[in-house]
Formats: sequence, C-alpha cells, structure tokens
Amino acid sequence: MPKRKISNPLALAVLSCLYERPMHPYEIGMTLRHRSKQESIKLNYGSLYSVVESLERLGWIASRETEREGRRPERTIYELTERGEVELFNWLRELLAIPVKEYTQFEAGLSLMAGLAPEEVEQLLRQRIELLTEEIKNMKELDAMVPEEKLPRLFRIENEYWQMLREAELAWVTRLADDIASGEMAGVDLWREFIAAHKAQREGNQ
Amino acid sequence: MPKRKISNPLALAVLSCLYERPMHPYEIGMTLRHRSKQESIKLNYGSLYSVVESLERLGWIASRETEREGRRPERTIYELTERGEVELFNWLRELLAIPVKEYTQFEAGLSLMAGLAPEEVEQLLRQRIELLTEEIKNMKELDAMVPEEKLPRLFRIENEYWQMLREAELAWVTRLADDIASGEMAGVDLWREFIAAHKAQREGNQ
DNA sequence: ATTAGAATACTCTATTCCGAGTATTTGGTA
DNA sequence: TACCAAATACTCGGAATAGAGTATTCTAAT
Repeated sequence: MPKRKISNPLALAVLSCLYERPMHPYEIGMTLRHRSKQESIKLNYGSLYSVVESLERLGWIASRETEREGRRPERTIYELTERGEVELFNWLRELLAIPVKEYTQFEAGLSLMAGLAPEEVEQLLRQRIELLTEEIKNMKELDAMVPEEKLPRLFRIENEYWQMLREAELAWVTRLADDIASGEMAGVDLWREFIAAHKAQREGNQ
Repeated sequence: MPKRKISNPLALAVLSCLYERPMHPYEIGMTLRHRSKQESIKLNYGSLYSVVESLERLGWIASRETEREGRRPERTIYELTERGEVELFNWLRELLAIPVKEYTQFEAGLSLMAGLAPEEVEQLLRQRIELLTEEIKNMKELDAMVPEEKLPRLFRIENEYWQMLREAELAWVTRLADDIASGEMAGVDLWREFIAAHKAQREGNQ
C-alpha cells in the first residue's frame, strides 16, 4: 500500500467534520472536543492549522469565505470538495479494514527489559498492574455516568476498544509478572547472573 | 510526569546498545536489525543520526574517537556517559511501569465509523478479521521456526505482547462485526437511516 | 465600574522525523 | 576478469509536530 499523501488522523477528523457542514478551523477543534474525539485522535491547535493547510493544498477542502465578527481575528470557513469526500471515505475504509503495525512505548520497554534485573522488572510490572487497574476502573466509572440512551454504543465504540485493549494488557502483564516471580519463565537465573556480571564488568572499567 | 527531553524510543535503543560497548551509529543500526529490535522500535537512518546528535547535545553519550578504514566514510564512535547510564535505566523503568495513552489508526477509524453505513462497516471489519487472522498465523509460524533454546522467551517478549494484542483485537472485532450484523448492537436502524438521510441531503445540495 | 479569568481564534518557532539520495567497497558469479 | 548487487556509512532537505505565545472579547463576580 502506497503511503498516504497525508497521514495525520486529525486530517480525517477535519474532513469528517466538514462533511457535515462548512466550518472554520477553530470550530472544527471545538466540535471534536465536545464529542470527545480528542481522546482517540490527537488534537492540538498547531497541528490543526497545518493539517487544514495541507488539505487545502491537496484540494480536498476549499476556503469558502472569510468573515469576521467585531474585531476578533478573521476566520476562514472551509468546505469539503468532491475530491475530499471521496478521499474521506476511502481513508476511513482503509483504517477500518487494514491493520497496520504501530509502535508503542511499552513494546519498546519490553524489548529492552533484559537490561534490568528480573526482580526489578517484576516490581515495575506490579506497579504497572496497579496503574492499569485504576485506569480501567476510572474509564468504566466515567462510562457508566452517561446512559446508553444519551450516548449509544456506536458513539463510544472507540472507548470500548480501548478498554478491551487495556484489560487484555492487564491480564497479560499479570501473567508475565507471575511467571518471572515464580520462575515459570525459564532462564531467570541466567538472566540475573548476566545482569550482575555486566554490572561488575562496567564498574571494573571505570 | 514532565515530558521527556527526548522521547523517540530509538534513543533508548541507542543508549542500550552503547551500554554494552562503544559503537558508531551505523553499527548501532545493524545491531538493532540483527536482534530484530526494529520490529518493536522504529528504525530509520535519518532518525538514527538525528537522535544520536540529540543525545550528544544532552551529554548522555559522547564521541570517543573518529576512525576510518580505507577510503570509506569516517565513522564516529560514541560511548555512554555516566549521566546517560542513569537516564537509560530511569527511562526504561518508566516505560515498563507507567502506562501511557497512545493513539492508534484503528481507534481513529472506529471513532469516525458512524459516517459509513452499518453494512459497509461490517464488511470492512470482516476484511480486517481475515487480515488479522493471517497476520497472527504468520507471526506464530515465524516464531515457531526459532526454538526456545536458540532464543529464550526473554528475548521475544515484545513479540508475545504484540501477538496477544492482535489476538485480543481479533476477538473483539469479530464480536463487533457479529453485533452489527445481528442487530445485537442497538440502534443500527437509526444509524442506517441517518446515513441515508445525510447522503440525500448532500446530494440535494449540489 | 472594574477586573480576573475563560473563551475565541489563531500564529510562530524550534525541533523532530522521515524518505530519498550518495559515494564507496566488498563479494560472488559468469 | 569484468561486472553487478549488496553492504557500508552516512547526508540532506522538506514536511510534520508540538507547545507556547498573542491579541481580543466576553462573562460574571466584587
């Protein structure tokens, strides 16, 4: 798959807002905030304006008019072009249908965790378990505060996804911590010795 | 938590290589490739060199010597400073212990999927299911090719994590697709009507 | 009547990031 | 022995990003 012309998901959110009706960038930002989309699509104003500029350059959106109220800064109102509409839906289809590899911080940590002693890794994972547990609890509480009639499942599906991922992670990390502690993970002794030897060697060199 | 001075995980990988012994950047890159770390930490040469520069500016690594073999380009060999060693381990601890929110492409897609008709979403999710199934199968096959004695669990833990996440996603997406198809997800009719109405309105406007 | 603070609506700049490109050398093969 | 692909070791420039900063206006309390 050839790389997208523009890849920041914020641009997709912009297109999707303009599909509803023409807006100026700040209004787009507010709309996304009110719908809590900024929890699944990173929104900051610097990016918003540069993304809008890119979309205009690509001809996916066009500025319809600029207006001003009182002496407030001018606002440029954009609308979706036909081209933009096509791209919006194709992009959305691609995101839903095609899994892509993404790099996470935790994955990076895991891939280098062999540099820390097993006991310490276990303790760090225990801390993660606590934090994850709390985070999940909070998410569920927040979720429960808004009834289904107010906000149907369709509009919190990204939340459901995120919760599910965190729960899966929690279960896995718990197992891993236990396996390290119990020695169920083979080679923990070698690991410990290796760390000790390495540390000694480094200290010797100084 | 105050934002890190340098946040690209590639920098962490660099530090961790230099903890073993002094190297030049290209060698760091090769080391990471040979250990398949580029599957969990995005590696490209542009970033590698700029990250090394940043680390030197921060004083976490220092250039020890520059040498050349034959008429090949010069290579600068870097070593970890004491400060760098401290930062390496603190960073690693943080990554393991503290969960951070990360934005994924799929999440973005989910949060805007209401713009597509339910039938189409279902079909797209089915496609995702197929691709995920295949990806998981491939990962497992690749994994099975190297025996545990050759590469202990400790060194493929990031793989195990990734596989687990994909499997969790697969199960969840399958349920979601089924719920949309069966009408188990409440409000699918409203959703369908809403899309049709919106489309009609847009066409009317043109 | 005044003023603090939130909201409005961006703009600017400093990094960071990434892909493509470059120039040499080595190794294998025809 | 001539040649080509792969490996070596980067460099460069442009695009993307993030966060802080700016200037105005509205609101609500003192």
